[in-house]
Amino acid sequence: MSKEELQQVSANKTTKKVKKGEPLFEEGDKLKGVYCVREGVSKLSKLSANGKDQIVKLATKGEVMGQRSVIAEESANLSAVAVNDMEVCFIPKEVIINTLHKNPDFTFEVLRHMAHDLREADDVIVNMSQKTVKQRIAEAFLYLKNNYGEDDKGYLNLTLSREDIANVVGTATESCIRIISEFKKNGLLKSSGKRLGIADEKKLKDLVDGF
Amino acid sequence: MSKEELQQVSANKTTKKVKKGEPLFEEGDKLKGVYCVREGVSKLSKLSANGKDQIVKLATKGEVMGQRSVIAEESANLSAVAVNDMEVCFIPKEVIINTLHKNPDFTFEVLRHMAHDLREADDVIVNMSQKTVKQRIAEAFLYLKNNYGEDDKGYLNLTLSREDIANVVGTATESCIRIISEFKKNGLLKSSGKRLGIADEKKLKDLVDGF
DNA sequence: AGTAAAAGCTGACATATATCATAGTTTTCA
DNA sequence: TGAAAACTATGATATATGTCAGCTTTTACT
Repeated sequence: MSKEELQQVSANKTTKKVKKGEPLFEEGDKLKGVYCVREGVSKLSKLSANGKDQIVKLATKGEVMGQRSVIAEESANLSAVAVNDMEVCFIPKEVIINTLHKNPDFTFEVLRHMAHDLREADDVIVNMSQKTVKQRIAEAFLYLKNNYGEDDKGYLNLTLSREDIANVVGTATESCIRIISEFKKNGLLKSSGKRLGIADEKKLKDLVDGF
Repeated sequence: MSKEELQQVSANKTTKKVKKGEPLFEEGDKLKGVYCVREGVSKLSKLSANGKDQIVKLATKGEVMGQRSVIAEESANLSAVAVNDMEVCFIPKEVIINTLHKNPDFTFEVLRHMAHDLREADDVIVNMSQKTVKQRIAEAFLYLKNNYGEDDKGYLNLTLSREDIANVVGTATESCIRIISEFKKNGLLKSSGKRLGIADEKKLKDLVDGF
């Protein structure tokens, strides 16, 4: 983006704090702009007919939420809820649309980014339909480690409730709890208080790959 | 697109015939351009670790394949195989990239289109993880009717093999066959020779919605 | 036309996963 | 601080779906 554009965006953005558990927006809302995560993590989920939430994506620092709806001029397809205390900045849609029309390079970059998201979505579809729950849970933990890291003792920086993990992999909470217990028993995961960590990354990876 | 751009694209496109069952490109290929469907239908699928193909999308007349890979400069994430005899035209990637950089309106349109695809992909993720195989098969038939239509007797214009349907909904071929038989027995579907048709749309819809 | 290959079908059985019930544990907050 | 609420855990049981095996019908090919 050019200097002026950056200035225009900066001038129009407002910062907002969102507490753990609070929604940023809900499925069906007509969004007036996009949200950029400055601090914390948000879950993007959709309620299914059977009453369960399916978490489609986790958004962290630097990631943008709501751009899909703003660009396609559709109402929000997903709900965004804070997983922990967050700080987000809001950018009105007019500013986004305006910039998109004025700056082809910016548009192209957004396009590339979305092309990449689409690839990831396709991969998720394949995982959901072809992998077992056990494999998907193992994969979720590897994802958490790769994207949010672990502390010096090897415990994950981002702690999700069992229910959230279940909603990420699309299974019942009880099944999720059982499998995590089994992983701990078999030395794939370790725990300290409520924190979880990966104890044997290789075994987890092998499990994901079907061994 | 401007007149000159359209002319440039036309001048560079080549037409190709692809027979039923033949591939247009394979997962992992580095695509030299995009394919636009002029006639016939193609399935876009990905091979999973357990050796099964997951069909992620069906592309028909007017739809473009491979643009995601070309735009993100990644190798193809999916394989494209002709479901019936096809005619496609090929447009070299330089032409696409060139046009994207020169024509912001075109880029914006592509972006909107991709935003829409992404929404659909999110919906598929939710369906895959929250609906039963029976519901997904019912949904697949409604999809086929809505997108490809039916003849004057009420039989679907697009006939997919049981295996292909199984690969769309992510289930075993045998399970798919059993459920289709059951649907016929219960008057939800009807058949004539190898053609299938929807006999009771309302019941199918109710089933999808969980009744 | 005749044969091989692919597609469709069905039964028996194994197993992964959901559901329901109950209880212990931790967190929240008035 | 103490009670209520949320979260974690585990057993018993039901059910959906996958797997394997054999068989019939249809399609493709020379």
